[in-house]
Formats: sequence, C-alpha cells, structure tokens
Amino acid sequence: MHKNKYALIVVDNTSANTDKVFTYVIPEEIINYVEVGKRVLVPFGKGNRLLEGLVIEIVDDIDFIPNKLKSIKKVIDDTPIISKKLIELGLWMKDKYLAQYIEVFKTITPTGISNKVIKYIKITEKCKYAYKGSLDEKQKKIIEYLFELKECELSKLKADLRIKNINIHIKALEDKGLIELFDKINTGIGKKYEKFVKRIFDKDKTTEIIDSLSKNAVKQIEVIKILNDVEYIKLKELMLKANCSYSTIKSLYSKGLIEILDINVDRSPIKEYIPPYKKVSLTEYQKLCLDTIINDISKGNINKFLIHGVTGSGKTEVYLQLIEKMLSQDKDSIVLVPEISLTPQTVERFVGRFGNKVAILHSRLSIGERYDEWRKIKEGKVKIVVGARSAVFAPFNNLGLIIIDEEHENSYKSSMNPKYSAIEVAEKRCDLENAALVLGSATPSIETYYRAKNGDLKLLEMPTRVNKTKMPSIEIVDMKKELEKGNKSILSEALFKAIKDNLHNKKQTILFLNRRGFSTFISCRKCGYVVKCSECDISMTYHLDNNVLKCHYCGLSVKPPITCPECGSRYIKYFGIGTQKVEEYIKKIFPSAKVARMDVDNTTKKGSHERILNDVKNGEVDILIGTQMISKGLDFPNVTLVGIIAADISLNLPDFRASERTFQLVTQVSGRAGRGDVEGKVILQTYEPEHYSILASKEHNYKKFYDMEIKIRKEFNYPPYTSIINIVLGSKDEIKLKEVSKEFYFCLVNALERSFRKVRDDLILGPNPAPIYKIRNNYRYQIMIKCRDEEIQIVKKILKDLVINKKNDKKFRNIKISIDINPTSII
DNA sequence: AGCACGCCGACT
DNA sequence: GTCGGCGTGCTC
Repeated sequence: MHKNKYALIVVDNTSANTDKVFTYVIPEEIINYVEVGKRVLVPFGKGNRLLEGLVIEIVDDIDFIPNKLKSIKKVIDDTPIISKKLIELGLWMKDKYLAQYIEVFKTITPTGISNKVIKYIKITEKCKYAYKGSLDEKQKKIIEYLFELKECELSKLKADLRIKNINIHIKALEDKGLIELFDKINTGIGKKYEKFVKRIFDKDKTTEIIDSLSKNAVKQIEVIKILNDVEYIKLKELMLKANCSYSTIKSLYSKGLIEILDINVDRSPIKEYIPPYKKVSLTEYQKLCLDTIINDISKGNINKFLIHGVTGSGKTEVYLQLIEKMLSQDKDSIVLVPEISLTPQTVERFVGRFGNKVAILHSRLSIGERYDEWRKIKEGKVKIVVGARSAVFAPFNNLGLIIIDEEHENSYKSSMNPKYSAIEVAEKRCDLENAALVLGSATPSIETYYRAKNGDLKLLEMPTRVNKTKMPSIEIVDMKKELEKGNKSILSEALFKAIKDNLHNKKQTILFLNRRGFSTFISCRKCGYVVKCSECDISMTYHLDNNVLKCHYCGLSVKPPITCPECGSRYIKYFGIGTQKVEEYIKKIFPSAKVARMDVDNTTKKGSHERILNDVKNGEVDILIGTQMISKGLDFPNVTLVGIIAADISLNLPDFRASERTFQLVTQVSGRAGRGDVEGKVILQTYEPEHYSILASKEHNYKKFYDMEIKIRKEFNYPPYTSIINIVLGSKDEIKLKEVSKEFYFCLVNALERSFRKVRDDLILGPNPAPIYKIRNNYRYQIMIKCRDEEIQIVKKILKDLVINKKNDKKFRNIKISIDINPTSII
C-alpha cells in the first residue's frame, strides 16, 4: 500500500491564531514535485479558499492524524525559492525576534516574487438559456452584471455591486449552475523582455539590397547601412541611430530583410560604465589584518572578526582582497553596507574590481530590478552581492563570507517585523553555512566591541591611515563663551575664519548639522505656544523652499500661522536651526562661494544624490552642507575643513545610546577631512565641551570613550550587560490605551513573578507614555524590560504567550502591541 | 484575515 | 415564521 507523505507548510495568512505550521497530505501524483522551499497552493479554512504556502519540511509520519487533513492543490515553483539553510535561519529568527512565520519568510524571500491567487467569477453557458424568473432581485443583479463582463475578479464584482451577504447569493447561483468560480494565479512580475532587430540578409549583399529599395526610402537605406555593421541591435537604439520610426523597421520586416525578436534581458541597475578599480599594495596593517583572517579561517581557529580601523585606514581594500580569496575558492560573498552609503562611490569599488560578478541590492531598486538581481544570485550568475540590510538573505548556495561595513550603523536593525539585526542574523547564517563573518568600523558599537574583548570575535586593529596622513586635528569651540562674547550667529568666530581661509585657499569645506529643515520649531513669544503636528506629539519644522511646516514623523505639511492660534498675537518667532537655515546663512555671508546642501529633502529623486556628489568631486562646490548623509563613505581629497555646527543635538536625546551616537557621528564626520595631502581640520561647536564623548573624539581615542561608556552601561544595567525588550502599545483611543497598558503590565509582572523567585527592581519599567507620545494620531505607551542573558528565553516565552492571549482578548481590540528586542533607540 | 455558524431582534 | 445583523470561533 502507498504510504502518505506529509508537508509542513507555512500558510500566507497573517493572524496571531494562524501563526502555526499546518500539515497537508501530499497527493501521490505530485509527490515528485513537492520539495522543501517551494511554494504550493493549499485549501484553507472553511471556504477552502486557496492560499499560498511555503513547504518548510516533508515528513513520513505525523504524531496524530487530525481528523480532516487536506491535500496540497498545486505546486507553484519549479525549483525551491529558499534553501533549507535559509529556512532554518528563518525559524531561528522567528524565535529570536518573536515574529510570525509568515513575516519571517516574506522577509527572506524577495518581495515581488509572491504569487497571488485571485478568485474570478463567470457565467456559465447554461445561464444564457436558463429561466431566471425564480431568482430574487440581488441574484438577478449579479447575473446582469456578469452578462456585460462575462468574467471578472470576484472582489471587483463585490466592490461594484455592494450587495449585503453577497456570498450567500453567489453560493446559491453556483448551486443552480448559473455561475462558476475559478482561480487565476498572478505570477507577479515576469522577466523583462526587450525588442531586438536581427539582420537576416547576407552581409556582402548590402549594396545590392540598397539598390533594390526605392530611392525615396532614405530611412530604410540608413537602417540597412547600420545593420551592415552589427547583426543584433536593440530596436530602440536602432531607431535612435537611424532617426526613424517603428514603421520603417516594420516595412523592412515585411520585406523579409530583418527579424524582430523579444529577447529576455536583465534589468541592470548598474547603468554607466564603471572604470576598473585597481588593486593596490597593502599597508603593513592591512596586510596583517588580511593575513590573520585568511589564516584563521583556513585553520578553523575562529571565523568571526571585528576590524577596528580608523577612518581612511583602507578597510575596503581588505574586504576586496578577502572576496578575491573567496572567489579563488569558488565561494560566494555578501557585503552589507548601510543604506545611505550605498552610493555609486561604494558600488564602483566592488563593480570596478569584480565586474559582472557583482549584484547590487538596495531599496531604490524597482520590484522588477530587485527580482532580476535576486534571480542572478539564485542562478549562480554572480558571486558577490553588495547591498543593504536585507542582502544578508541573498540566496547563495555556497556562501563563504559575510562582510558588514560600518557595523555600528543603526540601519542594520529592521524597524519592521521581524525586527531583526542584520549583524545577529549574519552571525547565525555564518554558523549555519560555515562561512566567515567580518565586521568593520572606525567606531564599533559598544556591544560588538565588548564581544570582541570577550573573545567572541577576533579584534583586529588598523590604527593608521593608508596614505600616512595624520588624523585631522579637532578644535572644540564652547558656544556658551561665544554667546558671552556677543556672537549669536550660527558660526563661531573660529569656524567663520576657517571657512573664509579655506575659500581663499580654494579648498573645500563640509558643514555638518544633523537636522534638516529651516527652523526646528516655531513658537509664540507672547504665550509660549509651540506649533505641533496635529497627528503627532512633535513640534513642526519650518521648511523654507516651499514655505511650509512639516512634521518629520508623518510628513504632514501645513502653512505656517501668521498670528498665534492661542492668543492671536503676531509675535511668532522661528527657533532652532536646520540645514536649510545654515545654507541660507552661508550664502548670505559668503556670497561668492558655491554652496550645496544634501539631506533627505533634496535627494529623494533617483540620481539626485549622485549629482550633488559629482559636483563636489568636480570642484563645483566650495561648501557642502548636510546631515548624517554626508557623514560616511565620502572621500574627497580637497576637503580640508569640517565644521560641526551643533554636536549637542544627538547628545541630548533621551536615549542611553546618545553618547555613543554622538561619538560615532563626530568621528565619522571628522574622518571626511584631510583625506588628501593637506592635513585636515575639524571645528566642533558645542555647549558641552567637557562631555567625555566630545573629549574622546577630539583625541580620536575610541578606547577611552569605550572605557567610560562601558562603566555607565554596567552601572545602569544597559546593553551589553542586559538585553532590552521594548514593548510599545499603541491605539487611537487614549483613555482605553492607558488602562489596557496597565493591565498588560500587571499580567506581565504576575507571569514573571511566577517564573522567577524574585523580580529585580529594574527588570521591568513602565508602563510610561512613550517619549514620542503620539505618532499619526496613535497614542503610545511603553514597557521596557532589561533582562540578563540567562533570563531572556523565559521572558520571551512569557511575552509570546501573553501577546497571543491578549490578541484574543476583547479589551485589546484595536490595540497594537509591538515588541522590539534590543531596539537601536528607545524613543 | 476571512469565512461560516448561530443567536436574537425587527418585520412581513 | 424568516430575514439579516452581528458576535464567536476555527482554520491542517
């Protein structure tokens, strides 16, 4: 007798209650086609509607036979879209970040590849002749509607007719045999095709053919001439070259001289020619670093490394030569870079060295482009992937190396479910696939450095710059003293003078301010009213270019008030500075200087980023003003001065990582100065010149900063000594939220008390209104858990059960519960 | 989520 | 009686 096989399937259905693995019977006819990692269609729920599912395991036996086991309907993929190793990684992520199966696997498999099953409805042959007198009004309406369209999407019919209880009527009509329901599978994006023209006449008969054409057929002759030189040409290109229309080509086609073909092309996101990026000889430190890594990997000593290299120490060259080593062993490499530094400059280095062996993945790719890159990786056409966070899931089968550059960057943490850290995921993936992990940074995160010191990663230092230039000197300017001197402007005397000198010497300057817009808040001088976003608990930022107040959380724009909405006075004043104001001010006091600004407000369009950087490169910019965006990766030898307008912005945030972030920013931005022959200079303006994070960055002394910071972390029980679990409850109903947050808190405390004999005082904090109390009209309450390594599994289990329990609780309807394990920020 | 079942009030 | 509204519970 045939023995059944069963597939364990994650069904595409987002609900706390369906977040389970479902078992289906594999019908014998398709047993050879069902494989782990392929998607299938399965009947689900009472209506047996077809849903997509991912096969994550195939088993011969199941512990118990649930009474009504259903069968797989259809296999979608020819080959698995996800490897067993990546499935394992996904299951690990689900547990680690308390996410749902479906969320995890949607993250790992590329977006846009998902097939949608769409229900269609049509009328039957029988219906055309059948007597319809027995139908009620609503059913008649449906039939009439379908008579026009013959068939249509079920959802469209429902939306157009808006009949109540429509399902019952549809079922009745189906039973009578008047209509039929069927499914169509939408295969998502297809491959890209482009029209090509092929010459099918003999090359040496070209003149003969030209003679045979009418003398009036100037364009056709031109086309033939072009085709004399090339056999294949893109239709668009040919039309452009010959300056002709499609009809010219068509007439040549009808004469049988050419063929028009649809050829599958890859949408290549690398559009321009990229010059080769030459291999350079390594400095002593680079060589030591490279050799240590290669040696350790081959001996199997350790496979995780942290390169702590100062800005300009040439980490990229080490990465490149490591990848080269991997290539020689036929192994694949993944390079992760922060989203904002995924600029052409970064890409050029990898593509310039390895050419078409490189695929690029980042958020600005269209769905089609992303799918093409994904397919190239999957099919083994490329060996290297350079990309942002999600590139950690690149579907390689022979992974040898994952490199994470600028390891401390918070863009490696996802803000959406699963709220994963690409660093932790990369580490896990390396363990699973026996690959090596290399992290690199000039300012490693405290957590990573701590782990390196503990021996979890091997620490490699690169303390000097490649071209032996000195680190830039940093001058700290106390802005309180400037104020005492009577200088109320944005620039201190020292910075003003330095910019002036730099302009005179034809050197470039970068001015950094981590805040966009013009004024950060506007307020009434009479009553103190501050304009806040109506949807969020955030003061609105004034933007000069289109004269609006913008909320930087929800994007809402309003016209600035002329009189105070509270007291009616006209004393509305604009406070705080943003990059736009700096730009305006600089243009005013240095009218002859060429000034450019770079922040999210003017780089959203494709290519705008590149344009600004090119202008800087070509010397068409004297002063570049920008936010975080300009803090990393930029390498312009003529930039000798960096001005940090206000280092305090990041320092004063109510977040335990504020000092760390400030140190990182100052170090990174400073690193932009003096990359050429002339020593760089940094002028740092602050109201807190004695702060340890400012002082340590002045000395370029990471270790000094680390030693200070780690003591504070220990004292206050912050990471790396604990893991933080941040629970945010959100709702539009403020009163209900407050109540429910308390209830959630007490349930949590109760459960914790049952599991731990004694609950530490600072294990669980809250519930407090979140630092940003309202976003997009959603009120937010926060509960924070600081737990030690040995506690975390139990705490997560408790939380998971509690959340599922509460999601089924009527009281928690319309309450969103978001859990973030080790968030990058607790604001 | 989405679908069916089942209870209960309004109305022919 | 019975139509339709809505709350409840389950999905291999």
